[in-house]
Amino acid sequence: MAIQPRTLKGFRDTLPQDMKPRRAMLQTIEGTFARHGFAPLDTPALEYAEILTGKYGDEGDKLLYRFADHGERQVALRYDLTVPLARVVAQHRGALPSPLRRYHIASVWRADKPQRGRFREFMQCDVDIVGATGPLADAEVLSTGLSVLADLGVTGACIHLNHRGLLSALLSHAGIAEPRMQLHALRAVDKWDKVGEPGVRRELAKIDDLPAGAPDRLLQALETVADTPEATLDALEALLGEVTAIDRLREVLALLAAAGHAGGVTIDPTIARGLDYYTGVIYETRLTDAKVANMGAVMSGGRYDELIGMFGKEQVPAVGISLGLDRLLAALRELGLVAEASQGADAFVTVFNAAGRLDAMAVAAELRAAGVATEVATLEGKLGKQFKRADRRGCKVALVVGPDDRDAGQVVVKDLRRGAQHKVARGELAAAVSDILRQG
RNA sequence: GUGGGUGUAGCUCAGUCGGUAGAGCACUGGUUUGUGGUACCAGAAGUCGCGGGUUCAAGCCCCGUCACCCACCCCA
Repeated sequence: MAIQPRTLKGFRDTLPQDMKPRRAMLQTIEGTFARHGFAPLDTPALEYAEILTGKYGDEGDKLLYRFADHGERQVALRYDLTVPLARVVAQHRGALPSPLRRYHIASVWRADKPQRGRFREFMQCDVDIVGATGPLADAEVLSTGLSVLADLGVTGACIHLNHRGLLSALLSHAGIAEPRMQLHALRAVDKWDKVGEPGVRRELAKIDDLPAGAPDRLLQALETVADTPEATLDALEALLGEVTAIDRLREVLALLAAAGHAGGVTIDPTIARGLDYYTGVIYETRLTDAKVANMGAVMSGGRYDELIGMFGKEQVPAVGISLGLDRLLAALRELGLVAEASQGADAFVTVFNAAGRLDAMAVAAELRAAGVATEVATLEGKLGKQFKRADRRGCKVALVVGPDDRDAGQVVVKDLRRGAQHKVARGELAAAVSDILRQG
């Protein structure tokens, strides 16, 4: 009985042709993180379930992959990289610098129902600053995120910036005080970008016992959007009075502008964020192209000053941002912005006949020593077949060492893209091949 | 968890009024054996997701089921 080859729902194989652009993205991201002064950290995929539960809210808890291991321990796959970081900080406080700037690039798992741009296993790229409460840390993290997008060549992206304190002020302004009502109201508000003002109004109408006039006051405030982020904040302040959250947002905007990131950020009071642990600034990044605008956020995060304290006696402030690599890649692919990379080697060494195997291996070794990505024909047979194979997989140069060539101490170097070929002495082989490759 | 859509060759899909299977790409071989891309010829490849029902006859109609996709919810 044959075993049917298949993958779990929401889990995917990444084939070589897809790995190349993915690796390139990862390399860029890691470089940008390092350039912004973040150091790498890694943690286990599996945690004690109690570490993770209760940190993300009810919705999050439902999406945790959890099970009992062989020793009957309750364990869970990490749901994000933030809670594991909080655990690490609480556990290794003495061994870590403060403030801690770490980046973490790793897979996370969520038992979500898969859909477009949503997977059960996906890679997150996080930077966080632990141990600093001020606006500089917020701005550093956001600045790094914006730099990453720029370095990846993502143009149509916008960070929607908000603050939990601003949301609270909005809710009290609207007269919504009871926690359950606040939760529902926030949930309604969060849908703004999808259903618009009428939709949010409809959602608000569903909440029991909402004070009369609350929806109007809330919606009026939410529509306070001016031409510039700064003007939006001014308008909100005029409506709500003095709110420390507004001052904080103003500072962050100024700091980002000083870093050259003035564009790319907007104030959006409808950003709510479902994750429970956020306490200060919060943000989501959306792609502006309509084709992928509904794919959801590609880079989000915020300040979480009370999460680490849940693991110990010490309250440690932190702020971070998380880029969803797989979703971003999927979106860029849909927009046709991912180059279909040729896969594999640049040079292909043919094997003339059984006696020529030794020559092929020797030639390949020379090229590899010179840094040329080289493949030896592992399926022998007619030369024509081998050339065809070399061409199919996008090799740029083919090498032939026939009996005559060997006697003459030469190698045939063929430029597959132009069709030209010539014989070179063995000693000049690497130079000749590099020459062709350099012609692009 | 709720709603919608789709399941036919490795991939993308066509398949009319029900009459038991097709294309393109990919793959293999060939067009006289030291040369690929283009062209031409040939070949291999399908329990039509699975189970049941209606019918002389089902890829097509009906019921069930599973899987995948999309949307809601939530999120990266």
